[in-house]
Amino acid sequence: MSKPTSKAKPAAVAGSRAEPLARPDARPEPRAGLRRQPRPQPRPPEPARPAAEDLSIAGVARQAGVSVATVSRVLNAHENVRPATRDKVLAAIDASGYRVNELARNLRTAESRLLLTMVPDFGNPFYAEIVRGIDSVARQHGYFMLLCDTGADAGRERSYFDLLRRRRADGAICLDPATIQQALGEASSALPWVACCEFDPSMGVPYVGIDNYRAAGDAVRHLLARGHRRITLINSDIDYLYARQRQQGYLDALTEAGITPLDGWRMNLNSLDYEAGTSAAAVLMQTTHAQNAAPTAIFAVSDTLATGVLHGLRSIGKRVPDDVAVVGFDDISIASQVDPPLTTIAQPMRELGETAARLLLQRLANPLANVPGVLLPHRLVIREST
Amino acid sequence: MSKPTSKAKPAAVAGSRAEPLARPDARPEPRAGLRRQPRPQPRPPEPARPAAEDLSIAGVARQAGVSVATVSRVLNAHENVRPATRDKVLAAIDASGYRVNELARNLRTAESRLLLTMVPDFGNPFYAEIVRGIDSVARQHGYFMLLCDTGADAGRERSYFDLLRRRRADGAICLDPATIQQALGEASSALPWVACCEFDPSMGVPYVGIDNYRAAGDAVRHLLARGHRRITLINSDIDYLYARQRQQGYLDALTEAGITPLDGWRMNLNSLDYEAGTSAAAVLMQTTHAQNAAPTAIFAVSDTLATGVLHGLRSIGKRVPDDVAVVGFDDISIASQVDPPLTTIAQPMRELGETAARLLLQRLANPLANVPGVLLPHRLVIREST
DNA sequence: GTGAAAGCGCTAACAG
DNA sequence: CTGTTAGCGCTTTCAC
Repeated sequence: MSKPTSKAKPAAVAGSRAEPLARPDARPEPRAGLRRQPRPQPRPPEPARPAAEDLSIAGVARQAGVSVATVSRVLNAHENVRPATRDKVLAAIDASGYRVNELARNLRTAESRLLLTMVPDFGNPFYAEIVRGIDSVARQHGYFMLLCDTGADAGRERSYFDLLRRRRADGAICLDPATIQQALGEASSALPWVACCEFDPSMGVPYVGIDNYRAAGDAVRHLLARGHRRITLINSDIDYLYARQRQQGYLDALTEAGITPLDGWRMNLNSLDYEAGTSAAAVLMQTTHAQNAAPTAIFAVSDTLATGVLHGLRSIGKRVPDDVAVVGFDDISIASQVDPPLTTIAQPMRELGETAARLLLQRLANPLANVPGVLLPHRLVIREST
Repeated sequence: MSKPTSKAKPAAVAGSRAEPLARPDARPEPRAGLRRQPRPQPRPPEPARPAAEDLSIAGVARQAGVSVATVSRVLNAHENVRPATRDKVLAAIDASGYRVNELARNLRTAESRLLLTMVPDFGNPFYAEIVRGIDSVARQHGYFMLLCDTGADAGRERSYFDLLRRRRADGAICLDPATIQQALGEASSALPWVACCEFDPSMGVPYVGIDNYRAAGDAVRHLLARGHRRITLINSDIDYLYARQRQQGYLDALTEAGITPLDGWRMNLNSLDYEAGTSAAAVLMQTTHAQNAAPTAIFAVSDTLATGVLHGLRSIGKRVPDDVAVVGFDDISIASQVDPPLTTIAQPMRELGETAARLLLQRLANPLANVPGVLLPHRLVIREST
């Protein structure tokens, strides 16, 4: 390998400045045996039957007794090929087990046919379902998905984003926090990408999401209707647009009901893990609520959190919904399985992903088209936790 | 677009025979504006300052007053470049915002630096965690991950697998059922791929997994030790190697304890979803167990199933562990959150993925090296469901 | 230490 | 309808 010092700069150039993510080792040894000698070989006396493996379009052409152009035409289903010729070519392909080298094809056509998907955490079932939606639409259109877990880290995100500039991906879908996207957006709003779930409408980037403000309001109003007055909010990191919007929806719904939301009713977590919910619940309930009594309802901005809350409540002996009501968000599949089944705001996860992919594809097809922002409907699902 | 009929055959050739997966539309319109005129242009009078965007190595070379070879050397951290020259090049790169075109690089070096990961269902948290392990190792080595959800479908699997032959991926990690792998293995044991979790030791393909037979035995013996005699098994589709191995482990453990396992104690499900577990539990408990009483313990081969079982039991008024004990498998994060927290067999998911990636990388580096099969340790985690 | 030039395998003018 | 040929942008001999 090369000396570490000598590669520091070039690595940065390649897009990973201050980021050991991409190609940390300058160029790991190329696979041997796949390389050919590049020198002035005046075409070696061709063997009667080529190696079958690692065959090129030229080999097929030779075997079929046609030109490479014709083989290419057959490969790409161009019309202007006489059936007889086509069959000859097809036969040669079948016989040789030839497969098109997409590396070459991609260079020639200047597209990778890869869609980059950046998620903050694909361990979270919420994202998993969205990713599925993306994948299905992408595949339907002949694209594959490059999935990257950014851990909601701006550095990693930036580094992955650079894959677009390096032409490794034709477009990107970003599910990372809006704050992170903004840093990116300024530098590269010209690049073909779309935002999913998290977005800044003013950024000029196509996006799809839901109306988080109204959704949170709906959740709170449901609790209000059930007679709750001391409603707490377990929120995620405020970096997320949805966190800010849901917080506002929560606050406004309370205020409109004539309730003055106390600061102590809100918590911000930097994780959506079950455990985070568990400990948050404990904290929330154990806090001596000064002159106020403990909350009678908890609104958590994610079902994973809410599931953790259920667990936490249980372990300190609180019954749901009798002692405390709980509302979640997302309606991931576990929501209906926990005890008690969770009342939650359902997001159309699959559609969110599908729409994001579609917007991106649209943008790729027509880079100049104006970019819609689309909001999909949410839905309050009432189960037994309230 | 071209006529559908004329592309049927070629599409098959490209690797998707009878499979509408890859490139369904023959060749969607290439992105306009990225192509250049290929004709006899005797080099157009070069502009003082190139378009900044869409710049090639030649442009950088010109701006820096060096040859493309030198730029390439700098890009790849080769030693033989005088510092002064290097700086000139770096400056030109910085100024132009140049990014290497990896499409070209990949063709030249004959590698895609992509690792294909095929999972039966990435909505399952178990796979999600493994995928994470793969991703992290891959990235550490300068590879990215192409994630494909096969839905445990042989056709899709085959079609994805063909990406290797088309050079879109350098290697693959397969988590699909062993039966599916076998169909594949015969045709392509020469291709660089490894098996994870599911494998056939006799196939000559590197693999990583756990000792499912012993693990299942451990689970059953734990139940036995708690005094249970009527222990049922909720298993997945028997296509899966692990399903067969765990079943055998279950049967043998019972037999060794002097118990004759009844056929009615076993169920095979074709889904690992929570709901599948829920309904299985109901069926299992409601079945009039002829001369026998209902089971006192349930061993489910996945935590998702077990979680569903808990839910199902609850809904028919059975208490866990008092009426029925439940053991799961995997130890995904939800396992400790449900009520009661699940006793389960922990699999080292992250390590499973990391090891798979490492084996693959190893195989890529040295295609001839002998291929180890590695079994990682499992662990019985006792919680409150037993 | 640097440059010239030959391709990697494919697609798409263009010419017949 | 088919063939010839010029690149896509890069890496890598080989020569200086």
